[in-house]
Amino acid sequence: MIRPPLRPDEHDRGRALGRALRAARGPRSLLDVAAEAGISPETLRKIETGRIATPAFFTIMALCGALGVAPDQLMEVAEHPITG
Amino acid sequence: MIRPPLRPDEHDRGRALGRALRAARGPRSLLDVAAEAGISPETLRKIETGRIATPAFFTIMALCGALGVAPDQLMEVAEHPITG
DNA sequence: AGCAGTTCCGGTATTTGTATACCGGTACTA
DNA sequence: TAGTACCGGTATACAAATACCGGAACTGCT
Repeated sequence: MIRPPLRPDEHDRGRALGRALRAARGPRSLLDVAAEAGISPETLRKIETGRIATPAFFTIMALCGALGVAPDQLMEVAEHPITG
Repeated sequence: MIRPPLRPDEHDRGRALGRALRAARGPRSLLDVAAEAGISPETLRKIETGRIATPAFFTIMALCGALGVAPDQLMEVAEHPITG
């Protein structure tokens, strides 16, 4: 097996990342944020719900720009999830 | 086409990202940095050479930690490549 | 109550790409 | 000659990004 599947903790990390992005979006529309970040709404929704556990670097950086969040903040939340 | 192939500018951006990471590594060994970041040497070499144009967010963040580079710096270099 | 609009969600399907490993080759160094 | 380090090519399981569908929940209007 060349590439092992994602471990449970990696899935947890992805869900924590998604929750942080969802919280940062606040009352704004998902459609609006996705358009500003230059990604599809479907992709943003999958990231927020944790169905994409290891998204691309430039995708998250674009969302950071659209949401006004620092990538280091996302890392802290993802590495230290308050809620499992 | 459900997912369109990467555009030429996205490949350029990936190569610029790779050059920035390669410059940040300096005289250190590729093996050493890859081990510290928790990724395989093959993957790091592919990222540095630009063969992986859109690497994963957590992969680059781990490299930022191992190299002492801020992700925003990488974005600036990637978005404004001095050398094409 | 009924209808339309918006927003979000889960499931499914598809193409492209990541992350990994192995091999041979090249260049430099002792 | 031997050792280290980088590179390109090939191969492969797994995942990203996109799109479409049906449905749920909430809102506003008639």
